[in-house]
Amino acid sequence: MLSPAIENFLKSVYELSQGSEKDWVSNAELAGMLKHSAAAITNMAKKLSSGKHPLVEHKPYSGTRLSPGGRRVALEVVRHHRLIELYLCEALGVPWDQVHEEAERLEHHISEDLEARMATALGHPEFDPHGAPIPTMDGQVFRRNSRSLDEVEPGSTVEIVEGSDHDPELLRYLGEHGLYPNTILSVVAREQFSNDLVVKVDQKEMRLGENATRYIRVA
Amino acid sequence: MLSPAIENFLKSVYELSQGSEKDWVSNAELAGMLKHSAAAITNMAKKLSSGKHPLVEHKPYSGTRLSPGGRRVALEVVRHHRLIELYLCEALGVPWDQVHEEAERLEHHISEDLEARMATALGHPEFDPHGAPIPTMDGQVFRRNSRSLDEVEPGSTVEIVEGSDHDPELLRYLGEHGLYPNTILSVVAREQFSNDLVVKVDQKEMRLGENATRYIRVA
DNA sequence: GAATATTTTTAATCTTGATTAAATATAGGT
DNA sequence: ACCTATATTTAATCAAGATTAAAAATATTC
Repeated sequence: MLSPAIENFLKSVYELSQGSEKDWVSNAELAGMLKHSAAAITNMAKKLSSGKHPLVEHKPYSGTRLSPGGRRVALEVVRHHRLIELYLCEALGVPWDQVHEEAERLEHHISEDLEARMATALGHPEFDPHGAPIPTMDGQVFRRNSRSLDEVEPGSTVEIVEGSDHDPELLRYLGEHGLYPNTILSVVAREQFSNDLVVKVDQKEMRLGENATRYIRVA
Repeated sequence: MLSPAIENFLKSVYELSQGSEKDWVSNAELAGMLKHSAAAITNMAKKLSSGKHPLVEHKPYSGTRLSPGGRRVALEVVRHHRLIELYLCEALGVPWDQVHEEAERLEHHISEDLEARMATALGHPEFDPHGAPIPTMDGQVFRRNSRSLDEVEPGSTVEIVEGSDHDPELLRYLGEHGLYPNTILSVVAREQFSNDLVVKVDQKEMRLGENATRYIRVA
């Protein structure tokens, strides 16, 4: 069994490489995401890139990327995380701004059997409560193409695909305004100097700051 | 937050002191239950008995017992464990011989909020799938008085109160024979030399070895 | 392209929670 | 009461996963 420290490392490499469409991830990015020192990242990268079945490749001073085996592990952890998030929402009514933190711990401790039972109970869902795709057991990820809401030109009508799950504050705000995945939204105008967006959801107009629009992905 | 190592230590002190009706627990008993060396037990006992709010008392060469604070923590962990066991059985259909192992890991990682939601979903249950009482949030434990099935005299009719959850093998065996908590059972005879018991459950007679009867508690 | 700034790695160290082996205390039997 | 067996503690050590500070490599800027 791999330790939580290792699973988190691999998950971070995966998530950061997703964000930027490049598979090499810098030391600094990993240190930032994992909230560890840069030295800790180097240590872990060296450790995981050596041995019989390396989980990552590590080019010194250049970066880290997942090996096929490391990707498998990362997707398993992400699958756990997102299934747990959805399960907590659906089955136990945990507010969607709290499920991330809970899943962050539990993802390392559920068995494959329990994972399978949750997936069955939920009807083998494809997306978590924030709209992120749940990887399948054989490692497929159905990613919908989307762009950030802050780059949408006024006049367009779009559908919310996904909201970042890392900031509970933001999630509470989105929830209060009905900004869930699959919600239809039209961009009315962009404010002159602030980058704020005026949007219309379900007949109601509201103004969203850049801190919100940057973390909402739409299609 | 207390580490899993500490939580497990306190839980073991609690469980061993329950078993023997004495609150002092020996080093060897703890080493056996936690599957650690005796030295590891001494270290942990010393660590937890020092500091501002000690969780245990430790009398060198004599034993360890819980402080009121340590008892609170132990009961919290036991509550988590038993609620999780029941939740997995009831809500997700995990076989009762597998829930212990799963709960053993998850008990250290659920929030108080999630604990409360599980308790609500289950209707604030009093007993886990093996018949063990689930401590209340304020630390009360409803213990039913019971004795081991292997000390019951032939001719008696008794009710199963609890089965040990530590051996999946035994639990599977009990499940196959319908020997669940609350089941009524009559002891027909005791075999001459083996200590095996002939019992009748739901019209069917069966013979139970000492390895089973010793771990079944009845009233 | 040299000087400086930034990033990464190395080296030494820390903490937690374990181990084994040796020393010491307690308990039992005659 | 003494000798022995058993249990416990001490001491030294280990491994994992972190840290800080210094050294080294890479990037940036003029």
